[in-house]
Amino acid sequence: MKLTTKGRYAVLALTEIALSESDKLVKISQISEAQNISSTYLEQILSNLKNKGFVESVRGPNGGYKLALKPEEIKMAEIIEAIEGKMEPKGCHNKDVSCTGISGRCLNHDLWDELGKQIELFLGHISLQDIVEGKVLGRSRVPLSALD
Amino acid sequence: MKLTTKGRYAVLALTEIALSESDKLVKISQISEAQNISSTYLEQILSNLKNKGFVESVRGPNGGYKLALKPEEIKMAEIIEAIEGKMEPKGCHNKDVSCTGISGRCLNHDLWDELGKQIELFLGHISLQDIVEGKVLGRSRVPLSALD
DNA sequence: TATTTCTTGACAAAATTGCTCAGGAATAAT
DNA sequence: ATTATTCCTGAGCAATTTTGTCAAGAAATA
Repeated sequence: MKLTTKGRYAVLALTEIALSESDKLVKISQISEAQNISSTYLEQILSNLKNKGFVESVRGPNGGYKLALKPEEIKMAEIIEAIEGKMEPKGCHNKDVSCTGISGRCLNHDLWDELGKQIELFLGHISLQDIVEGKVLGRSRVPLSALD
Repeated sequence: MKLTTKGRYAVLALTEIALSESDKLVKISQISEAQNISSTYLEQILSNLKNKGFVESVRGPNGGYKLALKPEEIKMAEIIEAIEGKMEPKGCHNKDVSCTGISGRCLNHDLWDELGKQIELFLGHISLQDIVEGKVLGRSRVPLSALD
């Protein structure tokens, strides 16, 4: 599993862009100053976000970035995955070899699979619009009970 | 946020111990061979698990480890937290300084807080007993909808 | 033409991970 | 007592990942 500054900066940058008036271009320097993040580092991240289709860019004076999609169409899971890669906690050690201890089969594999799924479900339901409107707190949920 | 091999090995080791007959001691070498994990690395992890009160140990020939608690009393969140520390995705960059971009206040903070809460809720409801019985798959859940 | 802004790729310091290794201490079997 | 077995502890280290910096360039505008 992975969640580094790069992923968080990506969300932060997109939030800044989403908050500006629509179709108004936001410069890297603005985001950099507003959030106190290295502008050269942001360049990499935004370039990546552009290639993945989240933003569009305009060069030259008064250039900058704007969203390529509507804020409600951009889900957190997509951003993180684009920047950090699939967010799946890795399973057991020797999944191909044997995965058999005393246990017979690897019971832990299920745990990390299901955790990965839970994370993706969560982030997949939070949109950039939700972030902008502050509708995030209190949305996490207790898992289903074990079936008997 | 952090979830490394150390945490996964800890769950793996506890699972092996839980699967052995109760009160029968499980040696590091057994776990090491069963799961193909470095035994010296496991020593560190089990020593840590012992200090945190999950297992008891007996030295000398025929020594080994056994659970100090009932499998249903050991939750995944506790194991991971004991080994890796609090599993909270870090918030925004300058939470103490300003945290204010165009946004006025840091809207992203809520996201990582809530994700951390979701992960803890999930892992806090899965017990070692659930793992042993294979009752993990299908328990993840879609988050609550945004309130209007 | 000069300035601004994005674009790209290489590089590097620092931190983290995932171990190994060396030695020691307790226990039990002989 | 001696020896073998097992847990215990801390130091250290190589590889990888993270978190950037830097340099050079391309496009757009004034």
